[in-house]
Amino acid sequence: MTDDQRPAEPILHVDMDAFYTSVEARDDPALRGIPLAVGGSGPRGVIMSASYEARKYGVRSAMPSARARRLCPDLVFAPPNFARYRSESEAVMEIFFSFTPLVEQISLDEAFLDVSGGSRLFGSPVAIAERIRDRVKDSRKLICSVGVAPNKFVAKLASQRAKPDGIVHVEADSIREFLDPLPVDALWGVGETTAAALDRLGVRTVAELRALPAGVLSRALGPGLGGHLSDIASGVDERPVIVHEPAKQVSAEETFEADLDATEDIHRELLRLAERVGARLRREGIAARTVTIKVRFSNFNTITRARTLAEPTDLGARLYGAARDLFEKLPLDRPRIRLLGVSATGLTVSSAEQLRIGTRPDPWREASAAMDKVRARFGSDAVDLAAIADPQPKAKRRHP
DNA sequence: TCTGGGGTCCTCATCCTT
DNA sequence: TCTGAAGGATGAGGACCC
Repeated sequence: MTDDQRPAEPILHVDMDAFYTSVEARDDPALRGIPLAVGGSGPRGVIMSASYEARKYGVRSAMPSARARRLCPDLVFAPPNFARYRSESEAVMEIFFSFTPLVEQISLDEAFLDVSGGSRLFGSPVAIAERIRDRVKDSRKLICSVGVAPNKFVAKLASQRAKPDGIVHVEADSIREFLDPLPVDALWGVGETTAAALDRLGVRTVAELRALPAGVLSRALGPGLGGHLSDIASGVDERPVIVHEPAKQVSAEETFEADLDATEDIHRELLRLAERVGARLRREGIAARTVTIKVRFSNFNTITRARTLAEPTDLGARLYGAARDLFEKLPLDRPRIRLLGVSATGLTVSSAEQLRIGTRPDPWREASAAMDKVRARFGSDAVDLAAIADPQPKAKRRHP
């Protein structure tokens, strides 16, 4: 295809509407047409997804569940089922791939598509968007909204405008008209802190942001964010659709229903988290060089500590060893811990810890391989290290 | 209001090497 | 041999996203 045949607005952003709650409602008729939330219903739970019936009461994702319940006393909670959302997500992505090979998945429920090569086969980008929505509705019984635009950033904003159950097409010559009235916090990268900083400069809309001299913006927000906002306020976004980016971090964390204070409980949770991370590294065929622990105390203060290992590892036991060392070096006096996390970065293709010639087999590797086999056959809960088994739980965990 | 879990990216400080 | 500058690696923390 030559450049002049390339459509002016070839980028689609497809966003599933209320994805988690829609999957739950599709699979259980009793959950249809009611205020429904997916998330933790306990005292420390938050809403991950709210049905449109729940949103009428002001219930939003990321809202504490206790507050959601006050806003909507009839709110029904469904516990999250990520395995199901993942498999549903794979099925939806397969539909996207049937229209173009250029699909960049950015979360379970949304993706960018570059359909510049599909015009001859499937029609204009808007026609492709309509066909995708029909296919998702017919074959998955789910609703999605689509933004069609010249670039990713505008397509993303367009899909937000299209919700629920619609398409918004922003043509290349009407980008400014579309962007100018939007509040700055509608932009990707502008959260509460940045919006407050912009507000201090008297900037509340995208039009006002674009009118601000680039130097003022860079001084206020730093050259990175300042430059980024200058570009996108003018509708400029040169980022291509990238099909697959390898993961840069694998982590697991958990907020406890009751704070942890006993050392043996803390060690056991660190081991559990390290095993979860290790199992995922092995599944992906990668190993990590740096282990980071995250500790959130009862007052919500959060710290992280990291250590780089001599050799990359994908073994939970090795990750745990580093995590436990890092924890024990913290100057703590009877801490009360609300959350623990273990994360692995510095990821490489797993080969560094393969058996070296002349060395004896690593017993942890053999044990891990055996557990992986059992889990692959009987499910992720089928086997665990004895040290993780909790005979008399002192602090109840949020998720079974 | 009272804050989950899994991520990415950025900034700043410090240490080490060249 | 000593010193200072520059730059990379690492660590900590924060903002942001879904």
